[in-house]
Amino acid sequence: MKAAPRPCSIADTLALVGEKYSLLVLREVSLGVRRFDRIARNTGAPRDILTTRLKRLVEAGVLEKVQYSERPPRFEYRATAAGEELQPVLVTLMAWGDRHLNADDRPVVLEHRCGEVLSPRIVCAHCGDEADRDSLTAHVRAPGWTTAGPTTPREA
Amino acid sequence: MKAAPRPCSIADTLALVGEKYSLLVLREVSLGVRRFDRIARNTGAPRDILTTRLKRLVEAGVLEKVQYSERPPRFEYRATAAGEELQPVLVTLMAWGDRHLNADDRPVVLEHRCGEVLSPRIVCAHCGDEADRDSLTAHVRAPGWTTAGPTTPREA
DNA sequence: CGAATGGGTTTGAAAAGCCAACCCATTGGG
DNA sequence: CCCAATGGGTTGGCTTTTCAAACCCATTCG
Repeated sequence: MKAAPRPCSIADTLALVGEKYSLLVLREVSLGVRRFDRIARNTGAPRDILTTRLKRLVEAGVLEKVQYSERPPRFEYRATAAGEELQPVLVTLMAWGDRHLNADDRPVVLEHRCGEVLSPRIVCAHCGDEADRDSLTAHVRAPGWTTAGPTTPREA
Repeated sequence: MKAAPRPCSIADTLALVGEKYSLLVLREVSLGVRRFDRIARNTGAPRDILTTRLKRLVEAGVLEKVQYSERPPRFEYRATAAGEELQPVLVTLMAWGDRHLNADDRPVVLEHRCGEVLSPRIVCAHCGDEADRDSLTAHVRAPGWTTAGPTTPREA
């Protein structure tokens, strides 16, 4: 046995979209930038890397490649429903950076329908109350994996 | 000029915590797993890589290294306030994976104080209404950068 | 005494990243 | 007609990272 790491949806998600540039590609697509050339420049990704990232994101089902011209054949990339559902990840990443890295000069601002600049807050969809550290308890379902404690988690 | 990529808090945040394993380290720390050995096994990170990641996360101010024993000197890693504020990122990543990758068997479940399993929802802190794609408008403050459109964004 | 724990560092090979150059088809301008 | 630009890539060759496994050191446990 090679001592598998903790089974976890965070790890699984990052295995799909956690490589360098992948989330920046998603950002561009969700800003309406859908073409190879422009995505390459806006993200800073080398073109060959971008090719492999796009391929992976399409395979993963978060983007789809759509032909918008025959003769010459040209394609653009669009977020699927699953891809759009990654927006909360982008929003929370941006909020953290705005607060801790660019507090005095936010490069991009999200305006909410209510007219205010968005301060995202995470709430429980059931009760509507805030879901922060203190209001959450993690339950690890996988056998042999606890949250902490001195017990040996897997191997012999 | 080498055509700088779009200035963006998402990119800036990922530059700090976007490398492989970094967010998994944060996950472990926020689950209460604070020691080198156990973090290494639970994340699957090679030990040398873990060393460099931890160093970077400490420099970035999201973790702090705390000595819990002299003779022999032993250390543990704790989340700073800034580090704890990354939890929304972990929560949204996990929610996406739970929904799209592990729908029938979530490895970890977060229970909210209200007693229900957490379905995180992002709302506007001002008005309290949901903040999804359709209720948000991006305003790019940096000059020369639009959200889309055919205009050339930076270079000559 | 010998093994285990804890926190790393070292080594050498494999993989990934990166840049610049190239390719092909079509459109647009002089 | 010819030349450059646009769009969407691929290729070559070098540099950087990653990785697994081994090693190191101090202390404690049996």
